[in-house]
Amino acid sequence: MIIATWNVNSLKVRLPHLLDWLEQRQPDVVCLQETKTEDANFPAAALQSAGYQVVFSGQKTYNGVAIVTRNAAGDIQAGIPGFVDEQKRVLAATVNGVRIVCAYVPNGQAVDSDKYVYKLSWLEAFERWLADELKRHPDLAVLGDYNIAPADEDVHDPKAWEGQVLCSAPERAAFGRIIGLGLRDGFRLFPQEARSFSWWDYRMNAFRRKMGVRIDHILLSHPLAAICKRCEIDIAPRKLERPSDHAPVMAEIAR
DNA sequence: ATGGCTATGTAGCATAGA
Repeated sequence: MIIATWNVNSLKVRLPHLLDWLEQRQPDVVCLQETKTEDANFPAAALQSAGYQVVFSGQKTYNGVAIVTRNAAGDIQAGIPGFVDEQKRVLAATVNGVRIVCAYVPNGQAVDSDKYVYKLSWLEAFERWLADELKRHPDLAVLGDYNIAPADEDVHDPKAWEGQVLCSAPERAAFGRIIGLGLRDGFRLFPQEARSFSWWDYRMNAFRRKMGVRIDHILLSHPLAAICKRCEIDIAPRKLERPSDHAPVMAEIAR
């Protein structure tokens, strides 16, 4: 099965791109972030016509997550249990016996902001919950926009980004603790090209100049990592007219 | 050093993204 994650930066605007991409790539599971769509307006019919089922947890203007699946999704959980949060950032479901977590980690804005404090506390709650999920579901995949570049090789200009939000030591430590629960970074299971990124600023021709960061990830529990066949970032949609600033990341697991 | 784009809500900009 092919699983994927894509921060679409408005599902309303990106729906044509998503539908084309589903047809071309034929993924079995796609986790979406930044749908920016209230549940009442979710484009369920269009996705169902394309042969997919949908679960979603959205809100107006900001955030919003969804899981798009070929087969039925069960045991659906929205939000982190026990963590009160107005912002719709987490959705989990079980598909083909694989536990799928779709996450939109807070951006944090800047290391001296209240949003950064929120980001770190959010990550703490997320980690606690994932530890629990991992106990319940040995076959666990945690996909999403982590808003963390795990290492300097994931940043086009590590010097310029040093200590900045997405790269700061506390964020990387939080990412490391999540990995330490028993997960692998799917992308790094395989040799990859240098300067592989999943997000590029809309400004300054950043995409063309390969000025990006790798912040969208597919983390796999060890049993899933052992049967992962490939993991790649598909930069094709980033080249389209009116693209999302994020590219989709996809992994194939032998299931 | 600064601003550079895009999307949303809502009607001329403010907020947020990363």
